[in-house]
Amino acid sequence: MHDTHYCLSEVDLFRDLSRKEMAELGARAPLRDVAAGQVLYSPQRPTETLFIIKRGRVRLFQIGSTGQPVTTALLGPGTVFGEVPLIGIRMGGNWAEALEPSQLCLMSPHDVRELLLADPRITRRINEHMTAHIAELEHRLTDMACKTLPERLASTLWTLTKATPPKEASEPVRLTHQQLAGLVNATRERTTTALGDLAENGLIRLHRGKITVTSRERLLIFAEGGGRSPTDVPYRQ
Amino acid sequence: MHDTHYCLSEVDLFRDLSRKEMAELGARAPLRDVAAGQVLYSPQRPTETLFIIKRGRVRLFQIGSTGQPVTTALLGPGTVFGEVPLIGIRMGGNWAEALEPSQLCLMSPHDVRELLLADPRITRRINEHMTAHIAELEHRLTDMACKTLPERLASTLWTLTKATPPKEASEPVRLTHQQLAGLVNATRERTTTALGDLAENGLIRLHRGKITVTSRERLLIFAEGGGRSPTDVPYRQ
DNA sequence: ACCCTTGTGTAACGGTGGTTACCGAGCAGC
DNA sequence: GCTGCTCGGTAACCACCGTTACACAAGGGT
Repeated sequence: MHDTHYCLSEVDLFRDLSRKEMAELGARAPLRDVAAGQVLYSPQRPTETLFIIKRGRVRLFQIGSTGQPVTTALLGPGTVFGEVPLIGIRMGGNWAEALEPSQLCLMSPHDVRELLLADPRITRRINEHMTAHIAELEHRLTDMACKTLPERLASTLWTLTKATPPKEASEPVRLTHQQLAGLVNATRERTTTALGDLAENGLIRLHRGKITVTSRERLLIFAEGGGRSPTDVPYRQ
Repeated sequence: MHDTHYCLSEVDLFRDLSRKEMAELGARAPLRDVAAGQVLYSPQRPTETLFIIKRGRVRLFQIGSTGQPVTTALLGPGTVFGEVPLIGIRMGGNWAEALEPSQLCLMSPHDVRELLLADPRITRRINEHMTAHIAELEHRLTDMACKTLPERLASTLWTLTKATPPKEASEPVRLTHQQLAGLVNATRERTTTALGDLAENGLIRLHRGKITVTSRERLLIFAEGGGRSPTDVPYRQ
């Protein structure tokens, strides 16, 4: 049952469509496999394509003025991204890179225009999509501004395990320290030591190339400032 | 000519409306003056209101898990914000605070539903609005991640003077170091010394309670990493 | 079994920025 | 004028994190 139809049916954006409409859409959208680390979109060679993630994880990032990449979003199955200004979905200078071997649906701007633009059900979903994106960005921003690296790491690991509900409880996260460092905007070295700390406290276990989360709850508690001086400053007095 | 009608006509969101439609809208939206520092919205006591900035500047911020406020957006005249889930405009846990004495239009959720929701011209503008917001957040994020404090300061001062085109070239920025520190997520002390550096280089001039920008171009150059070691790392090699 | 690449662990050094603690300078009200 | 407040300036101290530089371990390919 791994056809494009199935791909689309998992996507929030198309939730309101009937089976027939979805099939029509699916017929036009080729499925593509990509390897881990592959760059899917770059501002250097912008393509007006809508990407729909069927399997795997994609990282959006920007290149700061110093040349340093900064992660702006972490996308999982069922989400869409791409440069299609017509429907308000924009990359805005971001790069896109597959974190794992992934599978995506591609949709041409012509089909987008034809099939999506006029449909109010879709535009409504696009709105929700953007709202969620804004919330995530704000979360990332506050994390960057006032969490320590171990806390950001815990937070990221938590979200990385969150959106994999299907099989057993906790599939290990298949990322190298280098890649994780990119996600939390830190160096590989500090990431390694911070992961070591988390492992010492029994929150995770480390293997080569993958990380097993042993306690998601404690991870979350730690991410929210679980071990800290009780300096609660409510805001202005 | 300072009636509500004029207020609405400056707002991007309503750009497509006819004069008559705008008048109808204006009749329902009371105008309100607020003092500098006043909190307009807090997640503690959420109100379903749409705010439209006529004059002044508003800062959106969140309270991190440490109790520390983090600026997520800086809004000027003509922009809208508020908690109106129906049209996809959400505060998402943000607080809103007036930076200067400001003037805003308020609109009730009922009127929003009645007058805005069904209009495709408006929903399209809302989309654009959100897209711009996302772009700004990503910009803030990369700034936070890979710019030094003086650079962030220069960047912020630049945007603060950008959107005041009307009168003479450069109206001074009327903010205390404390407030600026909030905008760039730093302490008052470091902000003071960083401002001192900028002043020494002749980019700005300092007075009590206000800052005059003498060279916007040099400010921008500095903000983009104007003085730095030429370590251009293009990304991966 | 060998090498060689890739991923991981660790430590010293320096820079940036938060913390704390004062002090002086402008300004308002009396 | 004096008093008291807010705003601005400065410095010592320390935590966090990036940089550099190695050492080693785990696999993969031959």
